Parts: sequence; structure tokens; C-alpha cells
Amino acid sequence: MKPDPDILKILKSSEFASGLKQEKLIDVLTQGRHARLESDDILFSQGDPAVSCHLVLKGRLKLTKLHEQGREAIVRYIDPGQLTAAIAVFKGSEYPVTALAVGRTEILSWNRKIMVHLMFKYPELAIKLLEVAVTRLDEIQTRYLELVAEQVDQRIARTLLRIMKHGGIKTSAGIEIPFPISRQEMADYAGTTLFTVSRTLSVWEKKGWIKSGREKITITNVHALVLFSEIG
Amino acid sequence: MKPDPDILKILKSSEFASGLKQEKLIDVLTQGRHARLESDDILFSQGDPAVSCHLVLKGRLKLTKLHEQGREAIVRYIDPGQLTAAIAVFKGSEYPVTALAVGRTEILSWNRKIMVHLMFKYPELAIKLLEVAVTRLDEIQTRYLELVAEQVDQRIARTLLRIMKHGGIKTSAGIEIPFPISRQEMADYAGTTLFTVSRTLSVWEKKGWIKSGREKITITNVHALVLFSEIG
DNA sequence: CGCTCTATTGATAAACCTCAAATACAGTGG
DNA sequence: CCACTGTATTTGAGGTTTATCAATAGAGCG
Repeated sequence: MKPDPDILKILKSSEFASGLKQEKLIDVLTQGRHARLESDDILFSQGDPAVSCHLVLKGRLKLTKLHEQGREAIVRYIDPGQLTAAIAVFKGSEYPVTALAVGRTEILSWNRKIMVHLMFKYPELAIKLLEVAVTRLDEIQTRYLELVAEQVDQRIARTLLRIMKHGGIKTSAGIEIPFPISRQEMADYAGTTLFTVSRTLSVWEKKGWIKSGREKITITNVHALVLFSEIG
Repeated sequence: MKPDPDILKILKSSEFASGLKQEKLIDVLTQGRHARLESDDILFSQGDPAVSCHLVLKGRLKLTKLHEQGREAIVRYIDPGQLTAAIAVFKGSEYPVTALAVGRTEILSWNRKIMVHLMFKYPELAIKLLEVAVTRLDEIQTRYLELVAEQVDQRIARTLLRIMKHGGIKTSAGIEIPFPISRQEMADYAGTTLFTVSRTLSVWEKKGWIKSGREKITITNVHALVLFSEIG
């Protein structure tokens, strides 16, 4: 079976397998399983037995975690070249989050058995994976601290900037979020309510920092927003 | 150099090296560096270059993360047999947290070079380390969600139960926390203020769920507390 | 016994959530 | 092209939770 050169290219520059030699990359690639997801497809659900790791090739995954009493938190987005569900490397676990496709999304997946096999074959892969896990750990710890220490509007600013980094595109008007994002989603990401998000965005719009519409946001003054996210 | 049999035993049952064969364990042990810390000694500080991983042999480490605007969060405690600072396996990073000894504490440390060498030599070590990182990730994600979704008193209940699990000891009166823990520390762990913790504990004391004194807590009704932590 | 550090408690205020109602927007089918 | 329908969003009022501040009490230590 010939490896798809496009996929190989993404794999090569991914956080998971960058640095590996060509032949190893091809081996890793051919042992994975390629899949396409439609928008809002659920790749896996919180509580399912964790069987596979997934690398995003195109599109985006949204990881959410649900609390018994109804509230939902967005854990993070997984962009092209990023890996998720490293937990699948260990048996007996369940996915702690739900993964949902944001727009049409392509992924490459490896099940546990293959993953463990690959890691014993190429220890550098295990180290890469470890690096991914540690990075994720650092990020969520930072967000945890922000949640404890900062006020809502500051957190909303950080949220908006994070979403921006996860795929904002430059336009003449500023930096635009290219996928639909509701106030509710922003609230789930920032740990607040859609009302508070709405109010806060209104204020920023009056200040000229952003332009927003229905499920659409353009940041017109990144600098001001960054400053605010850091100083409050 | 002969390995200390006591340390070998702890290493053998640790989350980091359990499952390894004796000779490998000895190899891992002898490449580590043993150190003793006095109470409140700082092992490493947030922002320091991350050079070593540490396994706690005796005692306990408290990991805290500091926010610019003064507030501090307790990220977790590291108990005997547990490992911390996996980040040290990668170059160019800094410790994202501060580690402080709670009581006299003994540790076994490996620097980055040795760690990477060991992981290439024994890939199962890399997988173990990955498992540790993933477990930590899951824990902090859960706490993140709790912080978003639950009220203070519920979080304080969870905090107390977590501290209990990290080394509570059974006495005739109930389960006692054997190391001094202030209201401020509980607040830093639960993401609130010492005043709110004090008030909440007072209420529980009146209900007969706990007995508390200066930097000392005994849980007399675990069941009630567990129930409350889950239902609110 | 006095000093210092921790804890308690009360009063007050700020931040933020909840709920309700009105409004804007996008897509659909006539 | 336009009315219609279902969401998404905005905005206001009011209430709750929890932080903040201040003052007091208690515990341990030399």
C-alpha cells in the first residue's frame, strides 16, 4: 500500500511524529487508519472505552467534558498536526472527554495495540507522545490557575485569543474566526455563562476591539485584547 | 555501588517503575540521585529551568502555581511512590509549578540526560511516564470542571477528601490528616478564600462531620462528606 | 505572660448568575 | 422577494454567592 503523500507531509510536521526518519514515518502512517468526519460528528464520547489515539489531519476537534449537573466545559481544540486521546495507550481506561468535529475533519487513528507496538519499535515516539501529554498538562494547569485567579472578562479575553490562535485568519478588517462559534461555546470555554460573554463582547465592540455577529467574531484590536487579558 | 534495599522496594512499587525486572530496577535506581529535604524546603521553583524528574520516597511534596496577581493554587500533592516534573525530559522548558516539601521528605532524582537514556534503554519506562502524565492530565481536567460547575462548599468537601486520600490515617475519632494544614492551604487547593473555608468547616463541625483545630482536621463522618461532595 | 500566627465571625460589597422578555439574524419555502 | 420560523443574541432587573475587610478570639511558644 502506497502512503498518501499529503498525509505523510502532515504527519511529518505533526507534534506526534516530527523528527522521525522517512521510512519510520511511512511505517507509522501505514499502520494508522484514515477517516473522514462530517461537521458535528462525534469521534468519541466521554465514558467510552478508550481504544484509539487520533491525529487531526484537516479540520478541528473540540474536546468537551460534561459535569453531572449539566454544565459543560470546553477542554481544548485539537488542530491539524495535533494528537489527542493518548490515554488510549493504556488499557482499561475510558475517554475522559468527548471529541466532536468542528467542520469537515480528517483524522488518522491508531488503536492501542498498534500504538504500544510502535512505541516499543520507536522509543522516540513514546517520548514525543509524552511531550504532548506534558504540554497539555501545562496548558490545563495554566487555565486552572486563570479560572481561580482572574475575573470573567479577563478570562473571556484569553478565551478569544486562544480561539484566535487555533485558526484565526487575517482579513482586511482584522483577525477572523473562520468557524462558527456561539456565545454559549465561548462561555463553556471561559467557564461562564452566555449572558456574561454577550455583555462583555458588547462592551468590547463599543470600544472597537472586536466586531461580532451571529456565531462570528473578528478581532480588530488584538493588541488591546492581549493587554487586557494580561493585566485585566 | 550497592542499591539501598528500602529504596529499591519503594521504586519497585512506584507508579514510575513498577513492573520492571529486578536488574532494570537496580540500573534505574543507581542512576538516580538520592536527596533528603527538610520540611518546607523548596525542591524547585516555578520558572526554574527544568532539569530533573523526582520520585518521592518518603514524605510528601506540595505543588503550587502562582498567579501574577498574587493568588496561589495548589496543583496537587505528590505522595511516596509518585513521580513529578516529567517535563524535565524535554529541553528548554521551565518548571510550571513550585515543589515544596511537606514534612521531612526523601526523593530520588534523575536529570534529563539520564532520563532520556533510560527511556531509550527501557521503552516501558517511557510508557510508564506517559501513563503518569496522562493520569495527572485527567485529574486536573476533572478539577477544572469541578471549579467551573460546583459551588465552593462542594469543592471544599472534595478538597478535604482528596487531602484525606493523600495520607489520612485512621484513629479512634475518625480519619485524621497527619500533617499540618491551614485554612489558607485548603483555600488554595479548593480555589477559594480562607474565610469561606473557615465558615464551611464551622458548619460541618456543628453537623458533626468533622473535628478541627489549628492546622488540624479529623473527619468523623466520611460518608456524609462524600455524599455532599457528589450531590452538593 | 506576652507575642505571633491562625482561625472565627460579622458586616458589606462586588461579581456574576438566573430568569424573562425583546430583538436580530439566517435559512426556507411559498 | 418576502414572510415565517427557529435560533442566537442582547439587555434589564433582581438575587445569590462569595470575596473583602475589620475586628476579635484562640493556640502555641519562648
